[in-house]
Amino acid sequence: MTDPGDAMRAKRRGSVTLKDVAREAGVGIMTVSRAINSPDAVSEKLRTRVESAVVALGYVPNRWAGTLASARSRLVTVIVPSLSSRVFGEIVSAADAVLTPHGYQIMVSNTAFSLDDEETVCRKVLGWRPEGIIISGIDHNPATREMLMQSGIPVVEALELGSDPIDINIGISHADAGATAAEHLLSRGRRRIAFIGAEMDLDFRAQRRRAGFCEALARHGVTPALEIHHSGRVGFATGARAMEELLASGEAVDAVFCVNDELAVGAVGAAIRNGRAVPDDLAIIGFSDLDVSAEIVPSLTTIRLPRVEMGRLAAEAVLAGRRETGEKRIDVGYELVVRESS
Amino acid sequence: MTDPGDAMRAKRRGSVTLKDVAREAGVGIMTVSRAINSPDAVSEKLRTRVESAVVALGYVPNRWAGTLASARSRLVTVIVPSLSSRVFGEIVSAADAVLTPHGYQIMVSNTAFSLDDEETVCRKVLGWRPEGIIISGIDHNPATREMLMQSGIPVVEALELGSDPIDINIGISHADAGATAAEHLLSRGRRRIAFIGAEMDLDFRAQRRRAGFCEALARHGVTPALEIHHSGRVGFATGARAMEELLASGEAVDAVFCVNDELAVGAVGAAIRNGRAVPDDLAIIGFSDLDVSAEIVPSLTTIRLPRVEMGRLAAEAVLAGRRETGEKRIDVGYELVVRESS
DNA sequence: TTGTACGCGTTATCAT
DNA sequence: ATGATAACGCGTACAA
Repeated sequence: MTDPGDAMRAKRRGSVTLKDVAREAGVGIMTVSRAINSPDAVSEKLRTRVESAVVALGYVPNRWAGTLASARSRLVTVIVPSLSSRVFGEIVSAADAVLTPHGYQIMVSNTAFSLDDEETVCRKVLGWRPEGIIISGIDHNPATREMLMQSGIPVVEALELGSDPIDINIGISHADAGATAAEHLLSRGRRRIAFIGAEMDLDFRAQRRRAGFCEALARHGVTPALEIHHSGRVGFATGARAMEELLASGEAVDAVFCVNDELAVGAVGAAIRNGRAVPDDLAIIGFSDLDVSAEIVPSLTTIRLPRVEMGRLAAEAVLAGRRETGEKRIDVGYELVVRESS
Repeated sequence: MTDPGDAMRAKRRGSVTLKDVAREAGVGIMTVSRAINSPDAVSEKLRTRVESAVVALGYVPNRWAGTLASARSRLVTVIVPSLSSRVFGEIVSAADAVLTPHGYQIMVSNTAFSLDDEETVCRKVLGWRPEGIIISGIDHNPATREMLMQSGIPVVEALELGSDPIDINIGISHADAGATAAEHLLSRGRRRIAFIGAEMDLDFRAQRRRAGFCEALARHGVTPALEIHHSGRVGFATGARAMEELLASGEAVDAVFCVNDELAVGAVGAAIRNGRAVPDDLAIIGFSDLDVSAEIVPSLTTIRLPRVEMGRLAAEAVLAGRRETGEKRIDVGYELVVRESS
């Protein structure tokens, strides 16, 4: 009475298939498929019959089968250094807002700021046959670059502009941003300028901000009065600890460039706590412009990285699709946001 | 000479398949499959032959085909209200740290704090046939609940404890947390206590914190001196605006419960800016304990939500797998963290 | 408008 | 240890 196929399927998975819906509705499986994917191509009557069968059985189309058959995954992967950071969260969120309405699903993977992990992650991710890849930064292992180039899908390197993009490149010059920070502090009449960073060996963009900062100082005949490369993980607390270290050093310092806003916000707190007047005794500037940076007291001078715009543009570039299309390099620019801390 | 299948495949996708590798290595496809998935079951010699063919061709296994054939997706989906918030980012990150080593991939979807979007997202997500679902909160549309119950996979409702979990439930009582906030302020001798919230209509957990807060006050014969339900989106800036509104109201207030830390941090900033002494004039308490909360001046008293632990436990519950196993409800507890702002 | 047959790339099963 | 073959559930192409 029951055919063996049914039994086996039931064993493998409780899942309702197209065939089940077709039988329930008394139609062929293609009618069901069409009623779902292109409703207009099906007669009113059958469509409603199918729809009620779908509801009755609680049918949910199997994307694995669908993708395999159609060779369209409707998947875009985003590779970021960290899942918990708000900076990357905002980029992913902005990309998602663009892609979801087009029926795409985003899959996020993280590299923990490691090039080797990035390579591993890339290889795994390509197994999902995404229709586009958004990846952070321009520094990759040769094997990673190779894989990405061979993949044949749109690849967007985001966050930083490089000279030799794999495909599409959207970002800013971090060296310039560092230089802008230096010039701002100099323009405020500061000359005893320090640098605070953390995890500098892993974060290439931070390295370039620092380099640009140092070079700009040098052009004005200034050398960093002190550099704190803290061993802690990037975060507010580490910024505070780094500032404490700086103050304890006894070095005469009248300004600090913190390589990102997490460190800078922590540093402002620690400076205030230790009786320094910010900016009078000590000017502080960060990088990225977190939401919180504008609300602390004193509010933080920083350099705004247009994260939402980058996420949006990256997603649109993926949608625009094939490699030959449109601009290969988009400089989204950054903006010096002068607030109370400098 | 070339069979038509090859041409068609090439047209569909530049992708290298198992068959290509098999031909290159001069073995059957099953040998390749085994060499990759269970290397020990293949002779040393063939394994190396296969491995070099894989590298030569740049073969990456197609997960869609693999999953379809094996009925194992190795996919866990996490459904959160927002992708950009650090709170949810940390939960996802913690879950990912547990699942990745086990070969699972996480797929994140967001509901924008809408129950209807949640239903849509759930339906879509089930099409991926994940092996587990981690979903935020305990409030769902009836249809969503039904879907999730029928799915047959482990479902973890995280963040809040409810009385009637779908499957596994990990979180805390938000009403209790709100009550704890109220009791803390009362214990500090405050009686003119205000409340600040935003997007309260969407965030059920926030609603319950407020309810618990009000009830606890009532038990002590106290009524909220003022409630600001700001119309802006939850964020630091909105907290600042809400505090400005509170101060402008002229209402005599000596303490404020902000329904989350974003609002609270913004509120502290605005209070200071407007010349209020925190906590002397005005005590402030938040909820969740963001990283930044400890570093602002004055540091924020808050209630710590163990996000990392929740993410980890949720992932482990999914791994533990089938529904009958283990505890159904885990109260991870919260912790009052008293700092300078109260 | 609706249905049939085949193929998508892999894994499971069973022979060898 | 290795290989041939049948699913897996759906979409494409074409026939009816």
